[in-house]
Amino acid sequence: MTWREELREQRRARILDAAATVFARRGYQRATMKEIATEAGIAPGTIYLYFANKRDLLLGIADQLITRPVDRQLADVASLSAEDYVAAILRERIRFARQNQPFLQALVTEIWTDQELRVRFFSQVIGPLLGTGARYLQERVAEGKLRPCRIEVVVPAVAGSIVILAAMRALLPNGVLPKLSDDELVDELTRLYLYGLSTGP
Amino acid sequence: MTWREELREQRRARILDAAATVFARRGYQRATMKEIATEAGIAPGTIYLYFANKRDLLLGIADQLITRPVDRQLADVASLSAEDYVAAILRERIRFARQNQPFLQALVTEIWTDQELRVRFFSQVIGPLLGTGARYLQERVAEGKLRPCRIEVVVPAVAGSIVILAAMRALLPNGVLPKLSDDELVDELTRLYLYGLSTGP
Amino acid sequence: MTWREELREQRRARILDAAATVFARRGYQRATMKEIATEAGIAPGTIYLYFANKRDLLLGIADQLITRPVDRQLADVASLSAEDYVAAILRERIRFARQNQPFLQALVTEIWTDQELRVRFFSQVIGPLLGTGARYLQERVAEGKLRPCRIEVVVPAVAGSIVILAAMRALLPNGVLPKLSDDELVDELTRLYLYGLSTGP
Amino acid sequence: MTWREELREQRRARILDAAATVFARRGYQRATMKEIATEAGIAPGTIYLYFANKRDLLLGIADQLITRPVDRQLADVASLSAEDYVAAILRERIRFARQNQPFLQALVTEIWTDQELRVRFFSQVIGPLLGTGARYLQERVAEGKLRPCRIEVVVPAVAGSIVILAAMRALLPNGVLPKLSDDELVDELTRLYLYGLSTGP
DNA sequence: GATGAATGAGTGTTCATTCAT
DNA sequence: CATGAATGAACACTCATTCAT
Repeated sequence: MTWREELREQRRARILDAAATVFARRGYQRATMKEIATEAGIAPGTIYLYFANKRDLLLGIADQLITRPVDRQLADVASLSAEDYVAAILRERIRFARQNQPFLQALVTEIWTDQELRVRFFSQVIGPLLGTGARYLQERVAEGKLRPCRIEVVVPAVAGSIVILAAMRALLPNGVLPKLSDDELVDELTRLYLYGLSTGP
Repeated sequence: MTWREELREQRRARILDAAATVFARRGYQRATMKEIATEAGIAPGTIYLYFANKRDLLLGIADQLITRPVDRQLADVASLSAEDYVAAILRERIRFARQNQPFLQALVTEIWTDQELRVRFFSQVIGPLLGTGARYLQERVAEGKLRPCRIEVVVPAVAGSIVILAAMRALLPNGVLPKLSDDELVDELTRLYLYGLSTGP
Repeated sequence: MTWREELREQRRARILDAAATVFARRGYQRATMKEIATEAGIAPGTIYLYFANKRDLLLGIADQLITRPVDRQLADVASLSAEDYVAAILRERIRFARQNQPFLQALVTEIWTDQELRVRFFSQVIGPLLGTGARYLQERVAEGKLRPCRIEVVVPAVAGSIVILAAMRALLPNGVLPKLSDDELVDELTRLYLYGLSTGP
Repeated sequence: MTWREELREQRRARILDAAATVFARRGYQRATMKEIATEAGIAPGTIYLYFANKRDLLLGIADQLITRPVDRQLADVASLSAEDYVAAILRERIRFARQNQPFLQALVTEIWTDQELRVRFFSQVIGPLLGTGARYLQERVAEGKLRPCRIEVVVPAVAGSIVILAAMRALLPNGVLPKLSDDELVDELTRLYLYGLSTGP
């Protein structure tokens, strides 16, 4: 990449960060291009040198979230015990949610009303996430390490748990929720999803 | 309540229904007072005789969602087996989500950015829902019917599963998700949350 | 027409007049909706209750110019002498140009670049004007009162004379052009187009 | 002129040509400096090394149109017959319109609203054109070759014919107007303006 | 001299809200 | 009480112009 292209890419990323921050703060509709520009430290018109329009910013944020590195990382843990394995998945998901929090929150207000954004988000983020989950679950079941189950229910259920727990942490004022370390959270969920709530065998 | 007040209350409810429908369809920001008025079969100006402004409609929708009937219903099932009991909770939550779908979807876009709305929603809807869940879980654990666990993790996790599954059903185009009856869904979740995914005892 | 519709029609006409005035003064592109609103004595937003957008104002002005009454008026003069007849045509054209001067001038800046406006203008204004001219010329030639000629050249030529003379009067600062009454102008043009410039028979 | 100045003059002319082309295509207001720069094969900023601003380009185009060569050419035909003489004038005007079509069309949208441009255009283009026409007409009348007439009416009338015929050719889609060679056009106009439309002597 | 990225003032349009009828 | 025409503040986007490289 030439020096010129690199600078351009940096500027673009900077604008995208600013947009995610403002979208997360105000929601997509209430966010103004002026506020995004201020957040990025540039003039409003400059944004349009990098993005066609406001909505293109939103789609750019969605594109940023492509979940490639997940598969590679999880591949390393294929030989772990069931406990460690489920815990690894959960930990990875929590990390992803935390790292991309402003980007995810920037999208969430428009996901419900914007068809194209929803399709992109599902095909680029949710789909791959559920996909890897489903694939590994299937393999473990085939190996006999986990019991047979309806994957199309279990995988979204597990994912949903994390999403809601992450959302509650992000949205609720501090102190409402009891503080819990990530490890404790992961432990508890691992136990829940491996052994359930029934009283022993 | 006088005859006058009753009529007024009916009109108010009618407007609130219309607002929920339009908010669910377009999202709060894109919804126009004109469209809401048309949906309610009245003139735009009339809305302001019942609500102070657009946002007041949203808060009114949140107030509408108070989760009263839940407790009563669940009280009747206190003597059931663990399976039937968990299934009953899940079934009740699904019913609630389906019945109030436009109201819930109307709120969802603004929950993330509107502090007051969020507080109202959590204190009136989410809080009570989690509260009843927590209370019953606690009682069952005390009775020895379920194992001890971190309630503040388990209850949101279960609730989150349902929310995400409901959201996916509502948002994704038909055919993407395998069709599943409510009973099958409830069965699978009951099994998951009672016995987990591990292979046998 | 009901009282409501009449009021609406009046308002619409008032806005159209204001738009024509401002377009004539500034040209279509430089004219702002705010200035048009001020000229009409209303708020900017009100314009949009009567016209979809700025361009719709321009098309509305073009529609205003439909040249229906011309035929009827000229029909009365079918029995006149050649002199009186040509003079009548010329006088009618000058009257039309003068009466609709702001409307015509409002259109002229955009005619050159706006395909649809051009088509409307030609089919509704220029076409009919040239059409009646051509028809009467043809009849007079058939009657032997005027000599055979290429109508598609002569009619636009005559029309063009009037347009340019009207434009020069409208655009040039007073005093540059020698003052000339309409009658003198019509006399001179009649002589020109009936007998030409050659020195007698 | 030094080598430096010559190069600069060439560059200036190149920009002026590009500007005329783009102004003719889009109209002055819709034309962007970027498009003009692209048309000229340079960067937008470079234009400002040769012209103070966008409007200066327009004035530059008007200045380009000075009608010098006309007089010289017509001087050679002073001894022709009336027919040939009028035909020569007409032919020269048509040639001028055709040769400078983009330049003329570039000016036309702004002539109506820009006082200074209008003055320049009239003093440098229209004025001289009408002036030569008037002078020669006067001389011919003095010689007794043409009849006495109001020159301030006849000359603009003749000029207007050509302008309108040229504009109709330029603006209307092909096929609407019957095709006519320049010679046929000139013949017909010559006949019209020398002998008029009346039947016989 | 030439470049083209950055600027920011300016505009068409929307829509929540008001108020005369 | 109900209406809906009128309002005008707010905002996305454009583009002439500047200036650091």
